[in-house]
Amino acid sequence: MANPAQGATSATTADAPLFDLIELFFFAYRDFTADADRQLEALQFGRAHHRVLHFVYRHPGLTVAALLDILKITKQSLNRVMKDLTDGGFIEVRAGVSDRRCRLLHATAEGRRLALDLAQLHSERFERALRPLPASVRKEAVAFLLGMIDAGERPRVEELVWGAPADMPDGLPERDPAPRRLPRREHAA
Amino acid sequence: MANPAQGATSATTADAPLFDLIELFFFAYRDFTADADRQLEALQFGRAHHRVLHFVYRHPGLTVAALLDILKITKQSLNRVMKDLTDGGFIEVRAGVSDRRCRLLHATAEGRRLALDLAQLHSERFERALRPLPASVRKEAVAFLLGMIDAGERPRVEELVWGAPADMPDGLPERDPAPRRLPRREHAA
DNA sequence: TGAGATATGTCAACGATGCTGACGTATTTT
DNA sequence: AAAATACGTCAGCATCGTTGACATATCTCA
Repeated sequence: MANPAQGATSATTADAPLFDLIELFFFAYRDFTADADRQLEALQFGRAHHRVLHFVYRHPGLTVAALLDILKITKQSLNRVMKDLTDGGFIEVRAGVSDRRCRLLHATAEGRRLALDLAQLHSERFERALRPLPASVRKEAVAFLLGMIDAGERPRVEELVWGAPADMPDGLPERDPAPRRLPRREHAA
Repeated sequence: MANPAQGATSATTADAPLFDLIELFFFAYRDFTADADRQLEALQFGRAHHRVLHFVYRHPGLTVAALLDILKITKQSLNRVMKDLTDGGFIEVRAGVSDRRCRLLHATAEGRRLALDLAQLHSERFERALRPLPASVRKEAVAFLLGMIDAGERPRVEELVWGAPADMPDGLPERDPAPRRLPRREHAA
């Protein structure tokens, strides 16, 4: 009886912590992020750069406020990495059309290449994980991960992931996309 | 062609990045860790403290070297948080028996209470995520997460999670062999 | 038109948690 | 006795999060 979780309370296994899931989630996420980290290192970028580039890539024309809301960081934190990304030619900032105060963020061709590269690295890990499992597990993994997200956040995430398709004009004229209806924040947070 | 992953080449969806899994994994892990973060904040502890306490709790008698190997951090990083945990009375350090150079780490009663508390917080999130899904998904989630871990690391993780309670060089069960504190030296901060 | 809200940028400082390098100390092994 | 091992510690650095204060451009509304 080496498990310290037992013995503290009545020894029913009903409330025994799910140590396996807890620990596997930790190790899985660590290895998952390590893939991109290695690639980013060469560019002197960190994980924060990757997150910014990824969501800008996925949602061309994203505003700064919307991006902050996705990442849940402060504008000061964002600006530090955003400067690297714009200086490096990975992200381009355009003035808003209907509201010129807004900066509309776009990944450049180079930015799109990098973002796609990293996304494929991550995808390969998912594919390797899912390959030996029944095909149904892919959908179940999606449902499981979605369930792990705060219930209040779920609708927002669902729209981010499936609702706002990244219709990026890879070779199309670079026009200002119609104003995205991502978070239309009414009151300050 | 709305999907940026499809370039000018074959329009099969075979190599389209798994954006949904990538993003859900990111958001799920963020919310997962936030649970414990809130609780830890009151104690002025961070995520790093939690990780150390957790694995010491799970593997009583763990040595410093073994813990470093689990967490894959340096001893300097570890020591910073370890000091907080020992000073706070959450972790106890005993001298090795067969090899007195080794420090055997143990969670104190208070440390065990905290570790268990946090593990249950995390478990509740897993349970909420799994409750609406078929019971089989729990096993599939384990398989999926295990598959996400570097193949080379997998045996090690499996043993950590399900295997021997601790790889104690001294090979002793977790009896309390009289809290032999180490010969402390010089200054006590 | 002018006041105020809003979107963003920026400077400065701090905190948590990784890292490397160098060195000290206790203990075991050879 | 020398070398290897396990661990601790000091000093400094990097990333990336935070708060607070303030500047600037632009939009909205009375």
